[in-house]
Amino acid sequence: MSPRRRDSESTTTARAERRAELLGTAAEVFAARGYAATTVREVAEAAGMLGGSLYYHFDSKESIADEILSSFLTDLWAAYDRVLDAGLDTRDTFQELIIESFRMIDRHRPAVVIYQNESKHLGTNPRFAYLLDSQRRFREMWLAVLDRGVLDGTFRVGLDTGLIYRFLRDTVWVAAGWYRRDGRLSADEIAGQYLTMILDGIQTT
Amino acid sequence: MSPRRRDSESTTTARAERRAELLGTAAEVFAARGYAATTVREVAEAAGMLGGSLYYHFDSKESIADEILSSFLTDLWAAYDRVLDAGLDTRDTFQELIIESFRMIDRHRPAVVIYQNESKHLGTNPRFAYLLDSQRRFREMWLAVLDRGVLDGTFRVGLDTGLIYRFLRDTVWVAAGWYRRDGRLSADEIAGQYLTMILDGIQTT
Amino acid sequence: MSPRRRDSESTTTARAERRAELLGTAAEVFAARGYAATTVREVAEAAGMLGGSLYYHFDSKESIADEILSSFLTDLWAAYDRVLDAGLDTRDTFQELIIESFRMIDRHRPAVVIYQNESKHLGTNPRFAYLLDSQRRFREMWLAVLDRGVLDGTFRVGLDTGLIYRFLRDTVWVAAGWYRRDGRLSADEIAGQYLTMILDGIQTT
Amino acid sequence: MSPRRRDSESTTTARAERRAELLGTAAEVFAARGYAATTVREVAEAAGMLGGSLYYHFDSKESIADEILSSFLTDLWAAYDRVLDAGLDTRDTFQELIIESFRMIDRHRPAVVIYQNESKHLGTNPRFAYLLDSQRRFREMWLAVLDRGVLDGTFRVGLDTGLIYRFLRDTVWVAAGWYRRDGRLSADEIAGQYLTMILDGIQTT
DNA sequence: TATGAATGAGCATTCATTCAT
DNA sequence: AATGAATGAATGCTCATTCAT
Repeated sequence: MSPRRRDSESTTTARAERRAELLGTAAEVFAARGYAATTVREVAEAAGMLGGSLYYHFDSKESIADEILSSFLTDLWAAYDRVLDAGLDTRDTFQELIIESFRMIDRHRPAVVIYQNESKHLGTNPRFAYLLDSQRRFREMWLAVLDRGVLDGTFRVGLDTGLIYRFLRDTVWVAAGWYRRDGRLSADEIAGQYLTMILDGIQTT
Repeated sequence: MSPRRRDSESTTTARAERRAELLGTAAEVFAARGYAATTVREVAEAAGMLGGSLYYHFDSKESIADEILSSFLTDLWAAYDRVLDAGLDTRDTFQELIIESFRMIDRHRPAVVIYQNESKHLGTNPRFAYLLDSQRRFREMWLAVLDRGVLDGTFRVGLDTGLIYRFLRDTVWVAAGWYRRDGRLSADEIAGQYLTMILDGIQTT
Repeated sequence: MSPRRRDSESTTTARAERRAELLGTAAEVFAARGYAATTVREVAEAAGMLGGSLYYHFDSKESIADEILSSFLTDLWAAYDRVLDAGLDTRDTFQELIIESFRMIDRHRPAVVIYQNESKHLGTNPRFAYLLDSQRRFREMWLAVLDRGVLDGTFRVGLDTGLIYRFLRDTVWVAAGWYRRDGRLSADEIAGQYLTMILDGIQTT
Repeated sequence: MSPRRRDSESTTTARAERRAELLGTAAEVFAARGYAATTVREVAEAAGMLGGSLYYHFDSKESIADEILSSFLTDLWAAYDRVLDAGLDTRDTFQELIIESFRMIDRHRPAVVIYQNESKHLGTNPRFAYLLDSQRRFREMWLAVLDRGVLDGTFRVGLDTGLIYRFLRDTVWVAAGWYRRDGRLSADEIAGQYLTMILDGIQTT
């Protein structure tokens, strides 16, 4: 009985590990080729199995994308919420949010690429409504920070925060397209350069 | 002058106009749904015809995308070259390139979206090799401007120009995703805000 | 009035001539590329017009093939009947039928090619039932000649006339595939060589 | 020997058998309806499956034809080469080549029909260039035999070997159009009748 | 007479998915 | 857990045909 239970335990763990492994592989492939352009066969092949075999682990291609994206977003908002709840001043909140964003790119690079490229398209599917919710929340968060910064004198008066928000949104995630873990700069260093550019400008003063 | 010639002319013109119209429609749909995810039937429907009818006007789905993208790039580089050949100083060159980029978004919005989203994928097709050439040229152009600016004191010393270039590239084009001709701000006004942000930063000094 | 009538007359004639011209062109193209593989556009283009324009002259692609084939068969059977009704002995009947066949190839080469290649396929269509009728008549004619020849001592006893008939049928028409009017040998010369081969064999005696 | 290997073997064999079965069916259908006129759905239906399912086994319609034709030609030339390398005199060489040809029709009837009907059209496709190569070799082989026969006195002087070759080529293969394995005459018997006709003529001497 | 634009059915092919083994 | 064979809907594309001009 006890060996049985242990088997069962280790099997459950092994299964979870296999799933995670497959999700990682799938995310990599979806990010590289695009979700729609990637065939289930390609994902399976990258995982060393045949097309049909993936269906033992997942219900559908869609549910693979679902798991990739939702686990990324869960992680992302946990990190953002930690920053927002820390009671920092506007400038530090801004900086920490940017830094956490680049750390997310470091930890979930393929998921971020998929999120960036496919949100608009997938969002029309009820199953992925949470993508649009997340984008709405993201917008509210940044607008709140920017608006607060204008009010409290952290940011320039006359700033079009709606516009700045859009640039922030795009620039932050788009970095997932070229970021490499083994690249010249760490995620934190990139965040630093980015913050300098955004906060102080690239021009000499 | 003879009626014959005029007939022929007007026919040729009508045909060219129809083509341009169809290309505009196709660009709109490709931009909205993604090139791969868009079916020829959808493009045709948006143009008020049936799938097969498009093939009277174009050889293939690919050739539609080709025409959209290559005419955009021709226009783009003509504008960039005008700026580069004008003998402006670094700061003005930088500003004018940014301004022209936003004007391009105004004139070729759907084409820019397609360029932004599909270049990587389409570029593997020899027919679209010019997309990669354009990206290479784009990179060289911006790096040259940024490096010159660092040398001549226009831009901060210590700037990672490789990194800044990436942010520039992405932010400029990504605006095509939300820009509306009838929006609150004109292309030139957006360029102005963008330049302030990039050059002077969003922080009070 | 009289000029009017003459116009009308000459128009009618011109029309008939145009039809014949178009049929000739179509036959040429069908023979070269195969009926099914030839598009109406290709036929039209070979005639110097656009696809749709052919439909002013003909009801359908099928009716073009119909006219080509039926006019060939009419001509063919007129010639065969002349031979059969001439009261010749078996050997001369045989020879004349072969000679007429090669003359038909000379006069209707493309039609013969189409007949040879497409009969089986087209024959399933009720409109082209006459093709199968013709083949039946053809078979009866040759079997009658061969059987009579065996009986009257013209041809070898022990000949499997059913088999010989098949070889005759195939070899005669198949020559349309390579015959050229401006070739080294005339139709009559080819018929002569063919007759020697069939009647006397190629072996020295 | 191990169960594993045997499993693998039997799977491989089963697969090869299924392929062969499907190729046979496809050949039958292509021969009956013509390659171009046959739809993939028709082939699939004849094999008891749906159109798309064929693509699990083959890359394309073209590759099905390719496999059918190339395996026939491989077999054909192996047989011809055996005859040519046997050091026979002209007459026996001639006879054996004819006999082998009819045996080929017996073994590869549908493939021969396809070869006969589609070579010209398919040959323009680089993938099927070997069809034209085969025809060239075939021509050289027969001309060599015929010319040698005229020189060594086996065949009549004054024979137009170019012409005779053409008749030979066509008559031999065209028999595939009507040959039935369960017919009145065996392939060897048909070859015998054919040889009598060609060598000695059908006329009494 | 002929053109040019469009139709709509049909084709080869792809691919997510199913399921017996 | 994974395989291999098959499904069936959808896709890009072709082509005979129509019809207003």
